[in-house]
Amino acid sequence: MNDNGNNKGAAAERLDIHNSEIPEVCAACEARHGGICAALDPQQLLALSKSSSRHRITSGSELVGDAEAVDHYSNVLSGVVKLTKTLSDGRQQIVGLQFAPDFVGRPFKDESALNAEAATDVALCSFPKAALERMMRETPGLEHRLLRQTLKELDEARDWMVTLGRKSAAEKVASLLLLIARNINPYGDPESESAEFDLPLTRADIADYLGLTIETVSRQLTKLRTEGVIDIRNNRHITVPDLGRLEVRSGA
Amino acid sequence: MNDNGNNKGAAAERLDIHNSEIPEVCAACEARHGGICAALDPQQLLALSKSSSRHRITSGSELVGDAEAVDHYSNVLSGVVKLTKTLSDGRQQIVGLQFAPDFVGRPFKDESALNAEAATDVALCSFPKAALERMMRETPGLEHRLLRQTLKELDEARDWMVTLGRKSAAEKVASLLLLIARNINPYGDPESESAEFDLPLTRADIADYLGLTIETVSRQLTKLRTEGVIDIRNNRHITVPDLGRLEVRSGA
DNA sequence: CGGGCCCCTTGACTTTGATCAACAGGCTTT
DNA sequence: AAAGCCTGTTGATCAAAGTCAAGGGGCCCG
Repeated sequence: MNDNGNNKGAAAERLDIHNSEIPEVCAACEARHGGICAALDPQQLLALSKSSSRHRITSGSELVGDAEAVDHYSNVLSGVVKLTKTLSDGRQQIVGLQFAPDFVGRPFKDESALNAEAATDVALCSFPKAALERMMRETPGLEHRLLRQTLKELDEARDWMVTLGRKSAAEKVASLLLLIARNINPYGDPESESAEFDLPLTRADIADYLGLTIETVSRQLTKLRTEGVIDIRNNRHITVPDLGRLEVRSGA
Repeated sequence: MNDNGNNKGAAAERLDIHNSEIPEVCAACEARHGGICAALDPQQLLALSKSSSRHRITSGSELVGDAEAVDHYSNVLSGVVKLTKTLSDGRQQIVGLQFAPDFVGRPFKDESALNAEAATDVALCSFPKAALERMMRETPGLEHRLLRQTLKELDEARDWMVTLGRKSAAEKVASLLLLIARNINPYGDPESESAEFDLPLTRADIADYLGLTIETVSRQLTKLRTEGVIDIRNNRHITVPDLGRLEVRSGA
């Protein structure tokens, strides 16, 4: 996360926070300064906001189907989106989780190579593929933003490859809890010793993200609970009194 | 690989193949039209080539160390570079293979989060980080190229996550052979039914890429050989008479 | 209220791949 | 040529995770 070269730009971009030309929908937007929108000037933001639409999607519904034509991109405003791939015989793997204010969509490709599905209830800000791509041609800064987000996702994917390829089931489960603790509350204190959150994933989702079965996930969660590393309430609500202890379990 | 929006640009870029202003070293370069160089005009190519240097690196030597300051980027001209990550207790995972004319380096970060090592003897064209980043600010097309390459790598990483998380040892080995068959000979006929190549990886490397042990890799290769799906000579030279049959074994 | 779903947990048993160990072939070094 | 090393193969055994099966608790809906 030591992503340099960003600081100079960030200061300049943030100046326009008081600029009255900013579209009303964007002014209050959580993703305004985090997603790709931060690269746009007020005028462009206005243009994009005109063709954008906000909507809420309920848990389990599909944003983009595999091998489906993609005609729009979205920013995640709240909730969690899971990106999945499925083998022909039905085996499934989650290949990424998108938290606010991440971007969902694969530029320069007409059809998706994966499935994007709401893991929780999700709020989105969507805009047509064509509008964004036109703006990308006009605004190098936008492509720059997208490159940074893509590089970040690539770093995350590669980190996860280590988890999938080389960690034990116990370490995988601990790694996932740590990942969620660090991402689910975007404005939480990253230095905090403890964490508390609702799991955005079912046991089946967790299994699909970790390359395990639901039974193994369940057993490992139970083990972490009985050993006092985490507390679980109502199957979904997790308390981590000591993130350091969880990190040790994650095998990092 | 249905990567649209590229065709129009590619035709224009290729016009300058007869342009005499192209630096001599670039004119004969294999990566000239495949790597990021394709986005540069002759003048920029000349500027970059002045600070670039070509060298050969022997198998096993390190290009970039983990947590090491990165001061240059490279294009792979020939050979295979493996990108690895290592857990604190020594467990290792290969998170990517770079074939010619891929790019090695992580823009916008001062230090590498992974280790880049020559899997075979490798020829590189390297240039200072600063030179490329300056050029990126001046040339949006360069950032565009880099975005495409990064998106491609992200797609590949996610495909591999499915292999690591959900495939059996037998399917993993078949998947790797298929991957190499498709990448090692960049100008080979992608539609060909058969393939023949030297494995660029040792059994230990293969194990690290697949999240297996060398014994399991060896057993699965033996099984593929006894079943006639592949032929192996001198441990390294592989013949695949029917790629379709191998693909079936890969679980795709 | 009762029935039927989900979602999750737990237990008993099986399978896959890891571990431990021995050895063969090719190379270099002496 | 012998010794040593590296890479890879093969066999025997073991452990981790998968599979199969049963059941509990919450929730919706008739």
